[in-house]
Amino acid sequence: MPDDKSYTCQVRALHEDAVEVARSSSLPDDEVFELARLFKVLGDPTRTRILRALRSGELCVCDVSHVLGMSISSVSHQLRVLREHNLVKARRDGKIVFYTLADPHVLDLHETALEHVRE
Amino acid sequence: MPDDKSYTCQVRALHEDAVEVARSSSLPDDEVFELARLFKVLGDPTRTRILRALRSGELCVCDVSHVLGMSISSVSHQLRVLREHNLVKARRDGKIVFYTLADPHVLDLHETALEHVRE
DNA sequence: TGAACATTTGAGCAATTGTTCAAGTGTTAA
DNA sequence: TTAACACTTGAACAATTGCTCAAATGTTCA
Repeated sequence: MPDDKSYTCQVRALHEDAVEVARSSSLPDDEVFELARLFKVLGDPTRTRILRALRSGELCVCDVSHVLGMSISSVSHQLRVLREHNLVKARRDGKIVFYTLADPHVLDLHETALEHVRE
Repeated sequence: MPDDKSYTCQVRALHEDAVEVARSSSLPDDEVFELARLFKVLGDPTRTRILRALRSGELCVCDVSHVLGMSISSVSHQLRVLREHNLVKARRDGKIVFYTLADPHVLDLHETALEHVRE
């Protein structure tokens, strides 16, 4: 971020008190990143559909693949992303790996977001 | 999606009834996309910080730039994304453009997500 | 053991993203 | 009209993403 005229406006801050209020009420950096990180994981249609599918109970990878109509491989890749962000849990039973929602509470975000999306 | 062995598991569906339940309770495609689209917009730290900053009231682009410590240009680019997704509104007053939250209700998503992030 | 099968993984690729830089708008006031 | 300034925009770029394909794991059972 260059420190010249192109970077900021000429005044120190156009509305200094508003800036100060905004700055002082801002979230800590790590919380901002965690927040954005969570939303980013939720922000993909395939992962959204996987989470919706798991709402009704545990499914194996093959099941999820059938529900979504997508390849096993891509489903497995996305399940990994969801697992790494602690949104789903895996449990192996023989050859089969079952996935469940790690915390169904996360779907509250879907409900709230759906209200917004539906106007 | 190739229709051979590599694509699906051998059985028609590993757990047919579970698959059927999941499939029948799934969201319409357009809602899935809208949902993911909203989360995607929320899923960037810069945009998260902009929305947080606007919580305390309207700010001009220069103000936001000061609060975030980022260039006017990148802030303007991100404000455009937020505007295009109806998360913020712009109002011009002379040379200055003021931004506000289009619907503060969206920040409910931040609250719920923060609860999850904070364990 | 070895074959079968559910799943994972890694490389490769096109598409998308967020930033910077430079040039362009739109508005005010001299 | 012109200069100054707040902001927007477009091109360029590296970085990230989500998919496919092929190969590798891990598990069961003959």
